[in-house]
Amino acid sequence: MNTSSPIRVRFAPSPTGYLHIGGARTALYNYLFAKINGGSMVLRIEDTDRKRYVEDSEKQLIKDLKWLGISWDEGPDVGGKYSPYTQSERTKLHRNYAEKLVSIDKAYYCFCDKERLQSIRSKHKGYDGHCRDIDTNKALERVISGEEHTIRFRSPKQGTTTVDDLIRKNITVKNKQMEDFVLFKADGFPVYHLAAMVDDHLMGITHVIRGEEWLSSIAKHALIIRAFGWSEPIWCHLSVLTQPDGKGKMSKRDAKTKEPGNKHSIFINDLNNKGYHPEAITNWMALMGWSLDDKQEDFKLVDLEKVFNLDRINPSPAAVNFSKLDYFQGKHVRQMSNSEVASSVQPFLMKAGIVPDQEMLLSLVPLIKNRIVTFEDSVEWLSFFFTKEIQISPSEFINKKTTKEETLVILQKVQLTLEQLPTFDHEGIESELRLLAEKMNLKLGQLLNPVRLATSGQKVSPPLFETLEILGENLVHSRIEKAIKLLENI
RNA sequence: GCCCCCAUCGUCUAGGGGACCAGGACGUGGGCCUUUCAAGCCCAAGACCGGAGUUCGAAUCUCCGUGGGGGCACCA
Repeated sequence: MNTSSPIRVRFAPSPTGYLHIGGARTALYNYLFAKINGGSMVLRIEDTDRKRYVEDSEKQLIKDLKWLGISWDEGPDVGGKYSPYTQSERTKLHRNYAEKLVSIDKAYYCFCDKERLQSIRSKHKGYDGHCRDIDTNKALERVISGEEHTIRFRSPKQGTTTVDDLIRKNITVKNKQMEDFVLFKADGFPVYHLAAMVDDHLMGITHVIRGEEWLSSIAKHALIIRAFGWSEPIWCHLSVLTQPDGKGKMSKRDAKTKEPGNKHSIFINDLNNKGYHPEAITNWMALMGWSLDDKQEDFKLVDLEKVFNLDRINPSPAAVNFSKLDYFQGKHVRQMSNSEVASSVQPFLMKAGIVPDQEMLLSLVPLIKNRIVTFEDSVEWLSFFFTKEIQISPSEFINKKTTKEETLVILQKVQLTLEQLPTFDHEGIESELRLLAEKMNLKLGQLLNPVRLATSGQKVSPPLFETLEILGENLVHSRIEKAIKLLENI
């Protein structure tokens, strides 16, 4: 390829489903490579398979990529000088190029129907070459007369084809392995192999960074390019992402097995809906198959744009590790400002039917900031602040360490202490309750646990003194009162 | 079955012939801190797939096994 030309890469998904971490990571690497080299990124939609087309997937795909922070310079939504970027709008071009291959004898028309292909499949490894030697003029006549046909590539029957991959060095395939594969389908659409190569060439793509699933057809692609006499792009095949246990390709089925409470999913949109931050996801994805060194693991997208490098991509498959996503997510939340967290958390509270007061929410954020992983987690930490009635089962107050009577005494004394406070703030609450625990000869925890339960309805809550202050004098009093009555009536 | 790719702690990885009785991160176990839960800090356990070469010397290079993965469509 011509190294003096500006770097151009492309992300070319097919709209057959929603964006998952495999595709997103490929898009990310393309994006980063373009960025660091001052090159251009192209988004091309490869929709030549009409059967698997999913209506809203293109729209969703664009939305998901943008949410992640990945942008492109040319694409169906923004246009560009190599327009159109939707492959189905380029079929005429593809047809012309396929016919050009026929005219130089690198391809031929094939009239075999599905039934015949089906019947030879068991006997032959691939296509048996039935139409390979039909006289060109006769074939053309049949095509003109409207006979249904495909166009097949005339693969060399001997020798080898060697292709250079940036991270895997030379890959050599025996040509006799390659059947005369279809370039152009009978339905009037090109096959990926043809369409992608033609478009890559026409769009001036210099580096093809794509998934390992394409590695096995790389020789076909090289052969097509060489048949046209074009220069090859630099190939870079990324390894597949495997299931968390390392067994088998990560698949959509894994996403379906997710239980209701499971926040993990391979789909970007799900991760968004569950309250993950895009920066945590890009950091996580970048490290699946790439690393800078043995020192730095925390990367914002802008950092990656400065240090990403194709040479440091690891060719071996990577298992998806969701606990590391959670780690990056938690870390990211802690780095955010309180107001940023507040506004990130807000939509999830709203979804749970909570309309928080802004000032109150802002004061709650520091209490949960290092306790939540996803933004959605905030709901279970905070809902008791906003619901009027909390449900408590009296049995929860009694445990091995504390009897019903002891609990009652604690609650009553705490109630009394709080009533006498000059101002209901956490400093005052803390010093008085610490004093009370000392006087009652109790550990702080023993004193506080029943209060926590009575006021939050939960055994686990944000730090209690601050919680009580924000809950407010009235609510605290009434909840403790209610708990006392509950206990008395057992 | 055929073709192709890959191989370091459970997982992601550093490593490019001596700097490696193999370093970091997540996770796990333990401890500290502590009002619960977290966060934070500290400590620990934990890997070069096997066998032949090459070499004074191999996690690193070569070959053969083995294991894992991907692909074999008028899908992408």
